[in-house]
Amino acid sequence: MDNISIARLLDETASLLEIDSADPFRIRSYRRAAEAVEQQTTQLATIADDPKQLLAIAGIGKGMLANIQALLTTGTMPLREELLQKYKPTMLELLRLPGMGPKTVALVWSSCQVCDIDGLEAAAKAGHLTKLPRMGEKFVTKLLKGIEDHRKNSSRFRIDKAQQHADTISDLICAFPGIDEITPAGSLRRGRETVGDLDLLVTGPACEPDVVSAAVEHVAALPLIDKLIAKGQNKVSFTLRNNLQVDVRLLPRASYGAALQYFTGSKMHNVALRQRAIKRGLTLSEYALLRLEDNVIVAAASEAEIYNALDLDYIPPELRENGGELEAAANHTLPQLITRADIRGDLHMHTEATDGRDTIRQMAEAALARGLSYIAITDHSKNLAMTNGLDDTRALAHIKRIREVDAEMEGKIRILPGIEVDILAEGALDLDDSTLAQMDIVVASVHSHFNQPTEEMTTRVLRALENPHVRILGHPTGRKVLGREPYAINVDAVLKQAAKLGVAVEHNASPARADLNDLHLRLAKQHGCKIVINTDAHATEELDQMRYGITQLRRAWLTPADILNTQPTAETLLKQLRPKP
DNA sequence: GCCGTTTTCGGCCCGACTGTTTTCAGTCG
Repeated sequence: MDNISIARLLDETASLLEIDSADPFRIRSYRRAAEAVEQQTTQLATIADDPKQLLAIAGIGKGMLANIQALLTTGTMPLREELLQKYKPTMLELLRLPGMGPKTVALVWSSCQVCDIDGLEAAAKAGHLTKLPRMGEKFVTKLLKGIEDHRKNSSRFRIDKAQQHADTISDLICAFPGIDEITPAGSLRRGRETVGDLDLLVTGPACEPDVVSAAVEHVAALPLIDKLIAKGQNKVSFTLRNNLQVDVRLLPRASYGAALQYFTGSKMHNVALRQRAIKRGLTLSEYALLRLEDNVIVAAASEAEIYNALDLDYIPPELRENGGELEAAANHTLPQLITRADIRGDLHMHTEATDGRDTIRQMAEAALARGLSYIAITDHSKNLAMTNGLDDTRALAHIKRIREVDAEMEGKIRILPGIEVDILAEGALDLDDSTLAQMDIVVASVHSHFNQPTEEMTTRVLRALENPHVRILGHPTGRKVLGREPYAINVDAVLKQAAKLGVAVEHNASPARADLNDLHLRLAKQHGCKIVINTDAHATEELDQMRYGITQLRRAWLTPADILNTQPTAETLLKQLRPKP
């Protein structure tokens, strides 16, 4: 059983305990343990017989240790089984409906024997629910609509799509006079790969309490609103046509920092932060950090003030997951996280020669405009026929052209000749070694034949790494992001082998093609892998997707020193890569 | 169920909103 499954079972147990009206603090312990397990880079299954290592994880104590060991050996645990005697697993689905919390789920179960969505819908339509306490017409109407929405669309949105919506809406809100600043908070600000909804925090003179109502009206009347959900004193909630929910909050400047801190989360980070505040005789809310004894404001206008008042260094949003960042901030040992400006080159991109849209020259100029010092052109090889992949003859002609354009750029930016070769069965590559020998950058990637067994795929990649011309492993995990089917591969083995052979592993910055997540990246660092970050751009504007990849590196606590293409020049970079044979 | 710079026992985060209420429980972020 892997960590994700353990975490899911612990979290489900927490939900079942809630339905069972158990001690809220016990419930929290299960949730906290689930989050902690999810954040581990080492698989718990591999350290199950060493209790010390498990107990060292914050949030895992004696009881949780026993639970985890039971899960690993039997696939379940006594408490979970006990609860499932009383309740049904489908009741967990009910908790996802708006307005349905643990108490209500327990109520409909005990009074109507309803345990799933279909049953709940039927009971609501038959009028059984209005007989229950605290349930009236309004509740039932909202519930039926909630069920409809849930069936239609219960998915999350990829970060780049959410960012685009955030940008569009921000521009529209900014048109109102007296708005200075709009910041997306929540998981978008923390850089999660997907977001459930959009939180936009707005401030400026127009947001002061005495005048804010006009700005609220402006927001509530935005043309792109599909359904207006709520309009309060300083908050507007609505959905877009694609069902993305947007919460806009208009806040006075004086408490903007507290609000930003609060609405950025994560929830667990905030809980831990408030516990810290209490220990210092303070209390933290979305309005301010206050002294408990006399309610005097200690900090509110900026996040930095708040963290500093709690004896912490400023914590970047990407680290706010309650994964050790508070301890590091207290000890002044937070890493100097990598920024976009640290990236000097991009070693994976395509041109019109295969499935890209723009020319070598256009890609180079676009990269130059974005401040890069070097790039590699790595078009596809022949096995990817659908991309018009290059055979040996065309590949050699292409790098000749790349060298010409490199000369035309007169040293303003270096363009390295490269190729993205396809890994075939048995780990063979689809171009001759003599061709690869001409390339500075050889990215070897698994593209097709995704449905092979894990062992076969892993063997393939491990063999391909042995080809001495391969300098970068592309798509190292083939991971699933919102719907794209992954290919199964033993990531741990592949990363270890890449580290041993000195092959760099690629973090694909594009959210659509992201292969490594923050946990994979931490694992790669642990194994001593060389790591590069590339956009895999198929058009000039896709070079901007570097920002999303950087966010993932930051979430993994990585610094410029952990990434190869922070090297200042193409020459120093090439020295860091596996030496050419 | 976890945890310890007041504690191995007694704590454990905060406020708004909603629908249904004559004072609040439950949900949500």
